[in-house]
Amino acid sequence: MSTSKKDPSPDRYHHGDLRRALVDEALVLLAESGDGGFSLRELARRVGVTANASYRHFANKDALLQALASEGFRRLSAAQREAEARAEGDEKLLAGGRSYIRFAHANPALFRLMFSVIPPHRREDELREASRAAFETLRQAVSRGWPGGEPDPDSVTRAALRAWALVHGLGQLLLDGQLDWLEEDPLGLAEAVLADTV
Amino acid sequence: MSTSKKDPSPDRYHHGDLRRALVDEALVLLAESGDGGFSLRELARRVGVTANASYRHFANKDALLQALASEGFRRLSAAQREAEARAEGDEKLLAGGRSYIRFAHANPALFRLMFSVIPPHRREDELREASRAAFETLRQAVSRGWPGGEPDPDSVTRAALRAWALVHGLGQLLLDGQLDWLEEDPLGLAEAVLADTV
DNA sequence: GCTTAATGTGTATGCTGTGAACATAAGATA
DNA sequence: TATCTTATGTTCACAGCATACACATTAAGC
Repeated sequence: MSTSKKDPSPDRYHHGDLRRALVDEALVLLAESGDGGFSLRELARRVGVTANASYRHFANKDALLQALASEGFRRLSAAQREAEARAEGDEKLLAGGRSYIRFAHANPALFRLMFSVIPPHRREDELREASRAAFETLRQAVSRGWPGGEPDPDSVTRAALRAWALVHGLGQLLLDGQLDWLEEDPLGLAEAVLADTV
Repeated sequence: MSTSKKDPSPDRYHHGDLRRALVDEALVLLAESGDGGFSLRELARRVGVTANASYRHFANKDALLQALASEGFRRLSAAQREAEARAEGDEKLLAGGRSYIRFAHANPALFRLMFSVIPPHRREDELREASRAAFETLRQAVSRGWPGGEPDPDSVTRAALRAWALVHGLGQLLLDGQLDWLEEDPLGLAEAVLADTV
């Protein structure tokens, strides 16, 4: 029973589910050390495994980062959908935008990894799909809030882009600490600017 | 005459103006290799000097990066002021925003260095002053375009922040390649969204 | 011309990502 | 149950990185 896959004893040669353990711990390490101080060796040390063990599960460091970024996009989309579901009518889009900014604020290194570290042209399938789905979430939110009549797809895309640029800019300024010297509560400031605009 | 400071012969022990040479070449190297592939050793190799020589002019890699970021903020401010000077009346603010986006597009690694690599709380004096001056440039542009009457300083700051978030978001999405799959001309798209909004 | 400070070099350390050969465990087949 | 195969970790090795320390060379001031 103690050899179940869910409960690996600490001193076995085979880990049990190293891939999952690597991803989980990597998210923690990333949050702690920022995307600069993140190293495969430190990750392996924490998981209690040799530096090269991860190469059985990820082709290289970049592949692991792609897995993390994919997970990030899934969580971001989920947070947006939940926020929109909780809000009423006209407030839905604003609530979605707020959740975007809060996600950036709560997961700075992951956010940077998702958008800046791996350029879209180097995204592999899983990440490509996860990021596409995230944009689709945004587009649908904009589409649902469209004032009267059947929206033209191009107009929706353009409006979604505008909304994205605003929340992305606020999120980026926030996590880069660019709002810290302006007010006591940078997150509140970012949300206030968002509310002003929408 | 050939020993003038402006014209160092190639085989001297003392370089002449290594600090300047390092900064100049670093901007080139940064543009070529992105802020990931940037190394002090490669820089030293290019300048034709030992890896450690740069430590006589910069305490460490970070100090060199701060000098680069400072230069970036000065260039960004200058570009904005020139763009605004060339435009007429109501077009001034839009022109300034456009120049911001173009700067990001033309100098992706430098832009990232300026805003994301060195968080504000770790900025040293030169960089702190350069970035402060850059925001002031933006604030003044917004203030000048204020519709009628004496503007309230807080309102100006808030509006400047909104404008900043928009152009910063567009610039960031642009240089991260997030707009590449939407249209043929990402820069044009970013500028169009900006023009729609302002 | 000698002293002193500024500036570049040489050598070394410990970190990183990653390739290649090997060891061990788990599962299938017989 | 005994053997073969495949998946998964380990060991050893290497090159590149930032950077500390001791040293060499040059320029500047007296």
